[in-house]
Amino acid sequence: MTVSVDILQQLPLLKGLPKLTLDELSRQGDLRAFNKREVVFNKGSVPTHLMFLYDGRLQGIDFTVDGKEVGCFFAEPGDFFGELGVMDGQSHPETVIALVKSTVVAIPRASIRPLLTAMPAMAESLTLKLADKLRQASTQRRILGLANPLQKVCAQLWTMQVHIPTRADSAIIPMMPTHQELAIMINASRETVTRVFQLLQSKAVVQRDGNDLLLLNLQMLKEISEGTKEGL
Amino acid sequence: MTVSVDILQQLPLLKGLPKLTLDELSRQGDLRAFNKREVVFNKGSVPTHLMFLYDGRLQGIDFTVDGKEVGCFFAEPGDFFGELGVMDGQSHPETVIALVKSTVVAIPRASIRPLLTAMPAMAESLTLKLADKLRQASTQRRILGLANPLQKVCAQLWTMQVHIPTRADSAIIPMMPTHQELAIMINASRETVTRVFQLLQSKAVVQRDGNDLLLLNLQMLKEISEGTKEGL
DNA sequence: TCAAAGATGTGTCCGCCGTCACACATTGTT
DNA sequence: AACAATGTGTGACGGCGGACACATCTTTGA
Repeated sequence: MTVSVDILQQLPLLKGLPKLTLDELSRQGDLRAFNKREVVFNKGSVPTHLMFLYDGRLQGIDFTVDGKEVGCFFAEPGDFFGELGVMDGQSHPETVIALVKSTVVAIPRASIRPLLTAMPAMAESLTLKLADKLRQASTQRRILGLANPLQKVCAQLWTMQVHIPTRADSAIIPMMPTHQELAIMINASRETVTRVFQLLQSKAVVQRDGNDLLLLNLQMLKEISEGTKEGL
Repeated sequence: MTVSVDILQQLPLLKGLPKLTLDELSRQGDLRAFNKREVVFNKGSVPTHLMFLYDGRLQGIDFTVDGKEVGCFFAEPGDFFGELGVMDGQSHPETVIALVKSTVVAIPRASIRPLLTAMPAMAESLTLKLADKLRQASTQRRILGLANPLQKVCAQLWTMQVHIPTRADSAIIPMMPTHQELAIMINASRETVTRVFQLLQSKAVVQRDGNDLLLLNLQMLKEISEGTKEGL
């Protein structure tokens, strides 16, 4: 039922808080472990905690009534969610699922609220994060609007890249999601994603490396996602 | 170069501000008129003002590099935009266009920032609005993920309805956007939207009324958007 | 009042991608 | 080692919606 202060300090949103506050949060928060494919949070209910992903990878999914699922976001360590419920007490619009074994830090709404009024810096920080989430939503929407799956996949990969210091024109995507999970994000079928990957691999744009995906040619990846580079 | 205090008081975000502050904002803000199809704000640049729609209707559009446009939101009177730039000084992700003759209240970033720190209530209010925008983004994303255009159109209409006190099962959409504008929002072609409307009118689900659209059968509208009601 | 621009209606055609079906590869589990 | 469970690769087919091409109908503006 407690989280170590050490862990709390690794979360960007809480980083700047004074030691005393962190001690307090450390007692009120808890650490939760989720297995692959386990539901972290269910769409529709009101979050009682602000939740931070500490380790692993999560996916936000919006299920429609007729069973279809639309991907919303991938969460990386340090990202948080449940903030909508904490802010306005309304329900959370999407279900969150663990893509891999993940650990989540949960801090009760009641512990967060007072901080926001007492510490303007934290309120500001939260607002900045919300602005960032709005930008991400905007990006994701643009991807959904792209014409063909090839563009969609490339645009999605582009948003997930992690830079490698050593090489300028390549990057990596750690803990690469499965084709199915990617397909949900870009609103395409699993088979289509597979076919796109076959193409990208044959052109040496990407390359699998165990659980990671190597992006060998960022330049081309970008051009494809933008609709330039028509020659496949 | 000034806006009447009266107008400022009609904007939800500024409603609660003290008279003195409003007087100040009244002097620093300005009122801008836009004609149909005129660009209110260009994607990519950093907004210098927080902008409120006072009258008319705006559409946020995200242009992709290859010329395609994806709709992001419709703005109603009272809505604001440019908040991302005001918050974090980064560029705005979408272009905003006036769908009809519109008037916009623009208040310089420099006048807004101090208010946010000085008046916690306003900061809180802004954060709530951001949370609301995140919800809207989530809704829009779900619409884009729907299977067929019929569902998409119905879901989109559902989000735009304005309730009529007198009748329970009907509603209205004032200043109905054109088929083309709707098509951009749901990522479909203009012709497809036209065909869907023909169908909906023949089933007496909707009906044109000058610039407005009457939603005659909310129940069915909802069922169609959810994928139930398969019998067309 | 008349023309021009804009919005809507409708038919035809073609290509893309979703669906289904199944093979194969890679795990981890007893 | 045998097996399930899960992820990936690939062909065939059919339908839906985008593109194009016009025909109205409506609004706007000189």
